[in-house]
Amino acid sequence: MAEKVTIATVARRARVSRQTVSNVLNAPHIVREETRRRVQEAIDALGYRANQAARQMRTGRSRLIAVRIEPTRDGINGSVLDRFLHGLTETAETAGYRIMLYTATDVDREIVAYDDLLGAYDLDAFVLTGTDHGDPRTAWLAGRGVPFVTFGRPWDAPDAHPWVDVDGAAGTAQATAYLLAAGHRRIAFVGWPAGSGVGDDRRAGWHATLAAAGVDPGGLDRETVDGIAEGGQVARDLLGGAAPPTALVCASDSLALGALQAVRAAEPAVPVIGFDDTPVAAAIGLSSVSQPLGEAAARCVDLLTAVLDGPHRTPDHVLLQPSLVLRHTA
Amino acid sequence: MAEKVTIATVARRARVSRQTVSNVLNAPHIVREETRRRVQEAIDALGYRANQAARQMRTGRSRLIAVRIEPTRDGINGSVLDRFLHGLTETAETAGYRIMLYTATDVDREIVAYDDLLGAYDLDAFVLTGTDHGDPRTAWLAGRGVPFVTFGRPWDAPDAHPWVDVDGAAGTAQATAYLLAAGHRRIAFVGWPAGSGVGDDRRAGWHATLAAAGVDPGGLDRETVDGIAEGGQVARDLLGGAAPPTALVCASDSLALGALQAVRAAEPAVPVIGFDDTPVAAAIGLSSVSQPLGEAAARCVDLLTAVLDGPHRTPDHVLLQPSLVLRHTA
DNA sequence: TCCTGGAACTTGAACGATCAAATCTTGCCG
DNA sequence: CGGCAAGATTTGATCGTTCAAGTTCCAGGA
Repeated sequence: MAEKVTIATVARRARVSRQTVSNVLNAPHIVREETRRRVQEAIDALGYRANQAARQMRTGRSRLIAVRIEPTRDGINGSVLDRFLHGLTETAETAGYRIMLYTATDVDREIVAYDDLLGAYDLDAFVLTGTDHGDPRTAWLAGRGVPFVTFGRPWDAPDAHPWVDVDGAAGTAQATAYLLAAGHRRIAFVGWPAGSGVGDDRRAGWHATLAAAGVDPGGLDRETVDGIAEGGQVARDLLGGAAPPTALVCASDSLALGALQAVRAAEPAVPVIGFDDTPVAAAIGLSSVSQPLGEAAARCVDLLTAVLDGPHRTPDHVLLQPSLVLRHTA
Repeated sequence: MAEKVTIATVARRARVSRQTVSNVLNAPHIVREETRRRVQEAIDALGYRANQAARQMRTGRSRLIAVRIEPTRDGINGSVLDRFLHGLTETAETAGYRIMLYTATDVDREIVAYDDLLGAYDLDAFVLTGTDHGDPRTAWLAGRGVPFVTFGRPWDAPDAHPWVDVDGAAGTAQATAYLLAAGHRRIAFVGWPAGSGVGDDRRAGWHATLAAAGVDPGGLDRETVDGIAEGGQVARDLLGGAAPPTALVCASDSLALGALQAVRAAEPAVPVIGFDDTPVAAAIGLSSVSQPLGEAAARCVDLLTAVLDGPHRTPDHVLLQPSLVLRHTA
């Protein structure tokens, strides 16, 4: 078993003091070039790696970022988190941070979890996903001065804290515009009940695009909770109405999948476009609006490191554009 | 901002020494009951939480478990990791451990990552997923004496290290038995090329069940790399053959999905059963063999804590039974 | 009475890094 | 050639915990 190699081991070998080795690592510019090289050689030769625990004890910084991993709800939309997490881990690594996971079943327990994590591990920051109106978590974190970024806009106050989000309205707008260009005029929207930030945003893109084209969306806007069965129900209802739509834009792949089953028999074909570009969409050939999750994750890390490594900045934010992935269904 | 509350703060308040507080936390049995209660009250009142970094520096143990998060390959099978990760995080939390993520693009880089993680964070253990024949990672870890569990059997040496796995053969056996009971005799297997442990195992369950029922599997065993298109190709080939199968058992949901599209027009209907019970299967009503991922994750943590907290044990292992989830396609 | 032994608790040292302040070098100017 | 500031390096203290080696107290036996 190899001896434990500490900063003192390196110092002895390079014939300098501990502090100089520390400086080579943390403030290379104050070390003379020749010394720096000598120390670096010793570090490489010994395979030295700074012990995070010791560093953390002195600096109070852990280089750890916490992310909540949610139970796979629907199954379909769960995979979004999966890709986001991978992106986060990858970008964080290159920035010298690591991702730690935690779970929480509800918001209150999540705040308890923050307390635990901060107390025990001195976490540097949190990444929150899926924020909604009046989220108590952001208030708690902000109140404690804990750095965090949300993936998802703070729907109440745009500048409350750093965030990264994907422009959902632009996504549904793209989908709607595509259908308009294909000659459709009666384009329905199968969305979630009004009140959720994300859902309202996606609806707005559809609505605004129709309005801009001078098309009347009257009677083609539907609300239902997320789910395959629900999507099918709403689609059947629309198609059986007095003036049925000739195309459908949906707020999620779950809804789109249900809708797809409902329109299958329709003639001429009724195009359906989903949202999130989940594996299910890819598998069955459903056209869908794709979120740049890897990019979003990278931006989250960027914003955090800016706050952590740099001086205090004003809250910054990033709004990314989604892209329409066309497959068989549109 | 609240003052930092350390073990010394608690000690002062409870009028005992630091060490006694430490003992209350780590070895309660050597502390007098009345003292223990007094200290516990101080801990609760102050909201004290042991600083992991300091503890780790002294004990060399971090209470951190590392798991690799893979890039979402196929998209379909990726969601398996998602559910497994959630289970791991949850069980680990209750056992007082946390999950840390890392990425690696190939095996060599993964071993470099081990080195980094062990050097910098003193990781207590690793959970590896998807091991295969002659996996160099397990050899490296075992050689260093680093505790680890694999989710997936070591196909070469059954007792090389602790592992948890799901009995794939039992899964395909269940699927095959179900189809036999439904009256089918020509049941084909759409599997992966021979050589992979997991793939061979799943094939074996199908083969053994047919053999036990005195049914000849001749000409109904197919091999192809994983993928939707590949599954469709193989299914079309089978159905167009001289003595076409009346039912299909597949090694994955990806293959099953492709097969499903190929058999759609067939009359009478050809049942298709997939493997992994991914969200895609649930979404489109594909019958599939479901792995108890939460249970598997919990067992992984169990095995690790047994190694970490207890004395050295002989490598232990757990083989879990999957279950057949019947939907529309069978 | 004195000693022994064990239970209950306390004290100093150490883990490995960084901070802050002290010390040694060097170069430059008057 | 002295003085002095800036640059380079070293030294001692410290973060919060646990280990190892004390100390105190008290019961029980000879």
